[in-house]
Amino acid sequence: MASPTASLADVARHAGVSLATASRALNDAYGVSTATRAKVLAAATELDYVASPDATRLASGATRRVAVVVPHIERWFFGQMVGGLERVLAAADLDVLLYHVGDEADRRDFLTRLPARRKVDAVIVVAFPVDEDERQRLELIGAAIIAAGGQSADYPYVCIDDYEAGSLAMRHLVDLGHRRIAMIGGLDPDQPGWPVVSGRSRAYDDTLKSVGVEPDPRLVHEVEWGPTNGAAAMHRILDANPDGPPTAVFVHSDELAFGALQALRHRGLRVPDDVSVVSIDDHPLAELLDLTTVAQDVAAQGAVAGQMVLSTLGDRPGALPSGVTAPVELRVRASTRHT
Amino acid sequence: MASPTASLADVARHAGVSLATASRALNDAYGVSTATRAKVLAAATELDYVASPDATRLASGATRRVAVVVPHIERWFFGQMVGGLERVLAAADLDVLLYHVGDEADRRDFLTRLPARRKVDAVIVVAFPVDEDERQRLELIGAAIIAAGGQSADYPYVCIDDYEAGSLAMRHLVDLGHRRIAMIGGLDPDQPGWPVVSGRSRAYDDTLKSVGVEPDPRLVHEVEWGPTNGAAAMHRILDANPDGPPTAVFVHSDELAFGALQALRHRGLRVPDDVSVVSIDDHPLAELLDLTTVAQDVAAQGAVAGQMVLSTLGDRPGALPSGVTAPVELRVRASTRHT
DNA sequence: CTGAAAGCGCTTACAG
DNA sequence: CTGAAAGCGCTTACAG
Repeated sequence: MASPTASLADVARHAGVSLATASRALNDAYGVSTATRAKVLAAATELDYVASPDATRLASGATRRVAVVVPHIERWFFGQMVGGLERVLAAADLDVLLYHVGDEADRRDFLTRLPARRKVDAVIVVAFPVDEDERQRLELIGAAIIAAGGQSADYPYVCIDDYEAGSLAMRHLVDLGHRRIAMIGGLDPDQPGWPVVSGRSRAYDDTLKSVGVEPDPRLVHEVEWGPTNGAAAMHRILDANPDGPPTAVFVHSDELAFGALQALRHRGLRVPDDVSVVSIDDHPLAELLDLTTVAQDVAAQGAVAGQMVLSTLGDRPGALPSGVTAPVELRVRASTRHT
Repeated sequence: MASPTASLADVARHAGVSLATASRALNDAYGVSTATRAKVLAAATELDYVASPDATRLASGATRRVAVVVPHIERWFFGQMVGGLERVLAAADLDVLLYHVGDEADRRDFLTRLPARRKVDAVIVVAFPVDEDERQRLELIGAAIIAAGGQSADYPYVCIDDYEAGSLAMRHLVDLGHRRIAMIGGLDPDQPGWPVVSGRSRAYDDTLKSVGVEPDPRLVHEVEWGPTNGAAAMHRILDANPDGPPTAVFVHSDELAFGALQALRHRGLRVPDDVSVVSIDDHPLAELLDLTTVAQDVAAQGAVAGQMVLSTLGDRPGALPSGVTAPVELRVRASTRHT
């Protein structure tokens, strides 16, 4: 207990071997006799030896570090993703550096500055775009980049097909006979043009058109993601349609839908009797609120992204796929019914 | 763009100065002429230089790394905490290593093994206990330990007073005239005896006794934390009391309460007309569900824990408090009413 | 203000 | 199987 940090040299001395041998024994490399290895291990244990990761990395060149960059760790989607990611990365003995970046300027700054460069072997960006220029810089610098929960430029990704998810939701409503359908879209002011949104919105438009309905702008409202904003959007839509509410509403995410449900309740409208509600995610509370939704397994996507990192680092046999589309599935509950 | 990783030596050569001077200029230490500094900076920029963090740490001895250890990153409470933490740590230019540890064995393993030792300056444990023995080991090894969201052995902490939170909730019910009050308690099988639970439970007992009511075991049920388990607990309690439901229920957390609300609804009981519900947290959805709750600001607690880390690292003037008790506040909404 | 040199704690060819 | 030595890329007294 004397020395808080015994060094390899201490261990070697204690075991009566050279530095080189001690190092080999500890890393169980080939070419160390069983007896010697045992001696070294015993010395290490007794001295409470722990290798200095910095020295190891400096000497070996390996980094074994990956950056996980998220814009909103406090939101359900991101927590799930990070959880899934961390599990496989930690299992492979990689350190996970968590970076929380806010707005676009923050991200640019982050991607341009030091941290992402020589510090990590890979950076996983969770649900935000990296432009081609930045991607190239990172690549030049030796860091692989992987996108989880949304793709943008040309690098490996894992995410759901938003158009598919939106179509499942919309198709469900249309099949139930709905034609006057509103939409509450999610929107991130910090990432204009993020494809998640447009995929879901296109599905809305296309599905309506497929049944001969022209989308009505008064039935559509977009608000910032986050659990509390759906209510305001719902109110806005209701206010914009004094001639009567839509018979159904397609919401871009469950968290937004929770707010919409509240708004409807407060306006005296019953779900699903007066208006049906369907959204995307299958947040744990969706079940509690009997919300029909298109489910995605975000933690699983995180795990896949983690595997991709292992592939790029060569830790894992198997080619790196250029992209993985995660499955989605309609979960019908009590918030939707036929007209 | 040629060399993906220019070294300090490259920069020095390019600028026509020595290694030492280049280093000083880059770290804007004293004793470098403006002209020299400019030359070095220009060279660094041109070469796209980024210091090797490993080498810097090895040479300087500083680690600037802190481990954040959480048992359930995917839960609301933990996401909030990590978000708050990350923000202040990142601002101080500390790297945040995220470790997700599951059950007790996992944690023991983690705390005993390498990662926590020479790799980090501090470890922040989020809402789980570290025993005195482990704490001493970490201290010996030079890593400070700080508890966020619950204290246990003798190290700095930040958390709410669970007894106070529980008392606010219970007092509210009692003041509304309730006497037949049920309780749904949270429980983590991986951390038996966690004080959060007992503080809230003691408040339940004491408040009841203070109005002359003897706690009735048939009105109490404990379930694992997590959004979906509250419903089962509520059903259990209802089943155990065929003579009629309690007039109110105190739930240990909002997520649990969401389930309880669903169960009550499914049993045809109206909230608050038939039974009042109060819980703890002020989860964003609590507002949407009109749930009366005792609010705590978890992200703020995370920020405080981050400051504590800065204090221990000497980055911040001001003594390290031995503990901070975060405020709680009763938020009355529509899920409670007088009997 | 600037430089030469030692050292941080490991790993890894290169010899034996 | 084992050791001596160079090197990873920085920082920091110590001289000048």
